[in-house]
Amino acid sequence: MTPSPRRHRSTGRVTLADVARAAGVSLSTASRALRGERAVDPALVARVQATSDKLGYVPDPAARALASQRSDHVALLIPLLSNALFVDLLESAQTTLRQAGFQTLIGVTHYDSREEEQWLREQLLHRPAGMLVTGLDHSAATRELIASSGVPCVHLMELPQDSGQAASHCVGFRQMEAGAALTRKLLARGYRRIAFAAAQLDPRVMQRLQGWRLALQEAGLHAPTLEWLHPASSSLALGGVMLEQIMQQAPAVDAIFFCNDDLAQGALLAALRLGIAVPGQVAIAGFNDLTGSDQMVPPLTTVRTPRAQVGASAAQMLLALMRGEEPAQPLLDLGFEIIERQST
Amino acid sequence: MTPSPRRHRSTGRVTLADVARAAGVSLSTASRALRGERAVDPALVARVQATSDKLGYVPDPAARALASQRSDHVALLIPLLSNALFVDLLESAQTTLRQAGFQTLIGVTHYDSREEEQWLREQLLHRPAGMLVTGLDHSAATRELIASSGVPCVHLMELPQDSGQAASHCVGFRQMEAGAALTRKLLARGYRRIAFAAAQLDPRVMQRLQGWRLALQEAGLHAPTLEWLHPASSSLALGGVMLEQIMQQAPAVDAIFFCNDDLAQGALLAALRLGIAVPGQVAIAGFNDLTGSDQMVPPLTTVRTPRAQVGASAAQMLLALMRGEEPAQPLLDLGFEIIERQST
DNA sequence: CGCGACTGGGACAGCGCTATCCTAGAAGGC
DNA sequence: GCCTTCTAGGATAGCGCTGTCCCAGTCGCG
Repeated sequence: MTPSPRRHRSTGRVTLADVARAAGVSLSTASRALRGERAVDPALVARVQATSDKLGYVPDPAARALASQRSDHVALLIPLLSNALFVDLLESAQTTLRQAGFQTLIGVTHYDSREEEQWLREQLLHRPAGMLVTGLDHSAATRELIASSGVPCVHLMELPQDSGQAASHCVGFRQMEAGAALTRKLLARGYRRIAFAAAQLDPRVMQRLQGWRLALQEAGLHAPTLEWLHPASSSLALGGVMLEQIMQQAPAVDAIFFCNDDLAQGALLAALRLGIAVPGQVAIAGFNDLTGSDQMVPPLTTVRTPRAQVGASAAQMLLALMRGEEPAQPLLDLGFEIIERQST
Repeated sequence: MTPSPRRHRSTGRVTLADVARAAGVSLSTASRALRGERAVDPALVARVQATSDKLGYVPDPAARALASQRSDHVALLIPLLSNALFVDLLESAQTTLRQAGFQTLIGVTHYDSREEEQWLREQLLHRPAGMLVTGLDHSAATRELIASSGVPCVHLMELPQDSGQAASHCVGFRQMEAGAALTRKLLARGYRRIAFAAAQLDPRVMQRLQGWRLALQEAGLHAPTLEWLHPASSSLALGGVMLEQIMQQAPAVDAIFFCNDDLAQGALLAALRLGIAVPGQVAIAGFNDLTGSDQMVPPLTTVRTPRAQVGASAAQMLLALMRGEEPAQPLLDLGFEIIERQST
């Protein structure tokens, strides 16, 4: 029982060669049979499949990536995880991709274009089979990286506004229209001095701002002094601060459209603390319908955004692209829904 | 200008062979120089480095993984992303790992041991260099997978309670002590009928329950009827429901220790709606000190848990393990802090 | 000064798979 | 019926690295 010299390493793993040998076919045929590549005799396919199952064969992603120059990774870039919006997006996209056998590589960009670019570079090293990227606004370098990589890419949460943004594949909804629609609801309820309060100021927030402006201009009620834009990142605390500020400096305001639910929830809590009656003294509306918005006192009027569907549909679209197909609808608008509760 | 036959594929990528050739050394030397493996003449190292930088060489992760049977991936398993606790954990761990050149593979297990096992299998295919796993309670199959894989592993958020849980590397804090400490604070404030309200019922919640029991038993104030355990997952809404239920069925309760801030926040909001005075009629405390707990009305008394530090320290410990070192403190207790606010 | 231990560089065979080329046989066209 | 397509399987050369073996030169020590 002398141990064999075994000059080279060998893993316990069942390889494709093992399957081919056991099934009595060549390596090529085994590979083709399992991948459904080219035409293979159905009887052989069945035999190889059965052998593979019996031996418990699992392909090695690294070997596959090396040989085919294409991995089973999908890169996903999102701005934040502290916002439940993106968590929902991520979870639904990952679930869909995972079922199709893909591993998700998540990069959190913190709304920073340099970080986004850095992540992209790192992820492209892994030769991802596809990528999902939040938003349409990217640095020139990022756009160039995406384009020259040749990796299929779907953009999330936005749709191109004009022909300038030539993003070919998007899943989202019209942020501007959503902003306008909510504003019109407020107008219909009789509010006349509707402020817009925003933080973070990412492109999607700015589009909602545009929608709000549009609706107020239509009604002849727009005024620059109604815009309260704060560059810091959103938080409950900031929402409270902004409410206090607005009520102090512009007491005539009768409604505030906060650009997201975080701020709006913070404002509602601050209103309780400060003894500001909502909606009596001022109405408050948010955006996204995050968890908890229905639990507020009073419950928050907001816009429900289809983030889970965006994640799932975008993943579906990407899967089609990765198969080499062209999706039926390269620009998919999933709409939004206005949820009127007691805060307005 | 006849195109060369070029029978085989070739990527535009700069390979290690290119670097070696340009630097005038062998492939082996180039590889060793760049990785700092074995002893290499410092002058050569410098030359290879310079050449590598000049050519913009970047190692191919797939080739490296295939040859070395070890990738630059680190698997991270967490129960949920909808809980901000785990998001903080994830972000800090990922940041640390990324700086060291590792890619994080995130798996969300939804507190389901089958899902956890499934994720582990998928991630092990990628031959991760290390893994971070939430908690110490795992199915036998999962423990076996971890052990037999030989991949370094650090457990998060808990420390072994007894010698039965022979997890060798953990970063966390003593959940039971935290539960007991908060309960003792409530006792010190004069509360006598302190209920414990929990959902999700994961192992860490159960440890907090133990701590609460211990503290009440010490004071001779424990009663089984004070335990309100709900198997559903935590949410603001459920917190409200539980508050209502407790106040209705056990009006003598003068304080409620909710097992997490989600429930507690929901309870505070419900109290506002129902006209229950907090802390006048009943005191409310939570656990984790999530964002928003300080914004509640009244602000929530809770336990601040060091989740970001847990993520960072666990990543550091894992990095050491992956380098083949043994960490100074294989069981790292990062403690906790009780934050007393106006809800008690 | 002779011989073993050590040091640092090179050669080279894979890691497990895919893509390309090749070829025998079947099918089709005039 | 002969030659040309087409079809489906096999052979094989890598993909870009790393791990192992090997060897020349150097050093140390009795």
